[in-house]
Amino acid sequence: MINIIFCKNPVSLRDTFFSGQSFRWKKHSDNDSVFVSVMHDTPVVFMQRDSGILRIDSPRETIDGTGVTEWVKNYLSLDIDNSMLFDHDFRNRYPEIMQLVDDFEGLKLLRQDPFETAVTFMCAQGIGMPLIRRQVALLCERFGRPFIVETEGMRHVLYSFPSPDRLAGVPAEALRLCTNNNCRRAVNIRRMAGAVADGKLDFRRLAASGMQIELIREELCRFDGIGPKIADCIALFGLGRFDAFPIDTHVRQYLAGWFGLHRAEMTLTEKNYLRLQGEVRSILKPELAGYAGHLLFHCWRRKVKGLLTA
DNA sequence: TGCCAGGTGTACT
DNA sequence: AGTACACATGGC
Repeated sequence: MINIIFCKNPVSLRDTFFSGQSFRWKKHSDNDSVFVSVMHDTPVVFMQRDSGILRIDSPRETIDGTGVTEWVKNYLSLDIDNSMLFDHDFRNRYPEIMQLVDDFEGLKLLRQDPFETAVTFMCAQGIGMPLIRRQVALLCERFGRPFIVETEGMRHVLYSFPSPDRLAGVPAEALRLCTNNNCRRAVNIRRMAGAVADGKLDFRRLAASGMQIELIREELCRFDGIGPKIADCIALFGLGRFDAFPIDTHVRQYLAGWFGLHRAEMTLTEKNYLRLQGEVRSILKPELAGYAGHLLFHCWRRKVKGLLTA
């Protein structure tokens, strides 16, 4: 089953997946334009003909109950045009930043699965991207379902992301082998997964339109291992809340370095974190602050820090 | 060697 | 309300 999508605006799979969105896609051989994964128990191959044409190869006609084409459009947030992220004011005030950001016209922020997003960012506390990527890969290999993905004469063995009830049933001692040997993290993930499996944590309800971002954060932060930053990451990447603005160590750096926000250099207590978000809302469009922030995040890492490891 | 990496919870003043 | 520290390990 092959679908061709003509994109109105440029899309760069390489930049998008490099930026850590998602941790679940693998490069096909050394080809930068072909990526493979298993999404919602469906093997999927992305091929990029050019920045405006995507070919999607999937053995099934639907992913997650929706048509493949519709799913991809939503997943890649093709409804968001990167040129609308920064207003006239911002462009005038920070022309040198815009010059850097314009190179990432095709970088997309993915609308990912909320449970997968939650687990992934619970694995992302104070450690580097390679270690996060390894944890996610181990979780999938040990507790996901295997799939063979064949494309262009190559075979990949890929794994689905484990379901909530599967992870909830894994003893913490076994789970910690996948969570960087961190026992507390394993326990926290297990508990959160159990709540999702029991319906006590309902991501669909949190994703409903009209939910206040403060309420989403409050519900997520009830779980050990989820603080304001991770809650905002779940909202941004997993619930499609592009107004959510997670502040991590990289974001702090560019808020200080590019925008001169002194508060970004202070210790981030919860109060300080919220205040800093308030200051950001006066610089970036509030309804797309998180999306714009993701571009700045990627840009800062790539162009200023020179980081090449995703 | 020492510091930094997509933080959070707890135990102190 | 603010600060210090443990958690764990790899990369540079």
